[in-house]
Amino acid sequence: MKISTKGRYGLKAMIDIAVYATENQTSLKNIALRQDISEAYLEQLIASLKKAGLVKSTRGAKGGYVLALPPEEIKIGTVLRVLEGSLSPVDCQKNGCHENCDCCVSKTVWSRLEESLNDAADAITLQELAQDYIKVNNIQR
Amino acid sequence: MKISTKGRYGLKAMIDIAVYATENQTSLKNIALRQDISEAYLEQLIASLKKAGLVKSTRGAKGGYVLALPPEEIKIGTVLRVLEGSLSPVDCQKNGCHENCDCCVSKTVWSRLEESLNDAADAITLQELAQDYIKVNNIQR
DNA sequence: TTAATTCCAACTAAATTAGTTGGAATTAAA
DNA sequence: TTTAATTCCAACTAATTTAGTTGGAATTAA
Repeated sequence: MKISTKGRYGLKAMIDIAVYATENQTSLKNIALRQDISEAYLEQLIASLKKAGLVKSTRGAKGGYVLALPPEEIKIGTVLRVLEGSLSPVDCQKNGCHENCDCCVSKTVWSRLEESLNDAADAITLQELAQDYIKVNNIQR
Repeated sequence: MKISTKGRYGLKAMIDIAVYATENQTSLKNIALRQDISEAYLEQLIASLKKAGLVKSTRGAKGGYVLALPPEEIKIGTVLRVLEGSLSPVDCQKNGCHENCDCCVSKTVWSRLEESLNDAADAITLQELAQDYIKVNNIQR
């Protein structure tokens, strides 16, 4: 029941973009350096975030990434669902799913857990985390 | 962010024991058969449940398992924490943990997620799931 | 034209999860 | 007192997923 590096690194990257790409876009390279993440790996994660419409890119020299929305409109739940696939604690889309499959009697458990995770994550915005980051790391703007 | 087979199978086994080990204990073999789980694998999971004091065993012929507590006193959160290690979405016990590690600025996210998971899972008892199981599977007693 | 960048697909390595094997110890019942 | 059914234990292997790498094409500012 762990968030993988996709979720962890991807969220860090979103915070980084929120903090550093205010005037200008910021490059993958710089995000990776500041956040201490493998550049090539992070590239994959940012690709998902882009596909999901959370960040925008410009290509070529001086290119980079910016948030596609104001940070107060980006819920952490949205970010994590994009990166992790979903926050559902089980996959049960079998069409032959009957009453004794893993998910069925315990379905009430999994759906309540998922709902509570979604609610908790959707109650936090990127704005809040970016502000914490600025404070904690004493960033001048 | 998935519950593994440990959590899924282990919870099924707990429900099975709650349902079938009322008068007599029920054997690993029968639990595994009814729940369609590898017997040898389930053995490992039940060992954790036993170690955690959730089930009791008797050895030898006609031996088997029973719940160590009444099912209304067993929270699903307890069962899942035993089987999955914890419901925390991250491991961050590094002692050199500083402000830019994966967990720190996002710490508020992970701790809120963990809390909401624990609360949701602790609000459900084994009793409830066992009753659902009996109903859904039309079990005569 | 060059250097810096995003974008893309396929590959490899590492770690975790899932499951197996073999056998010792215990106990009820024939 | 033997046998069969069972729990208990430790180590091994297989499968899957996660994490990360590689190589290069396309784009663009300077």
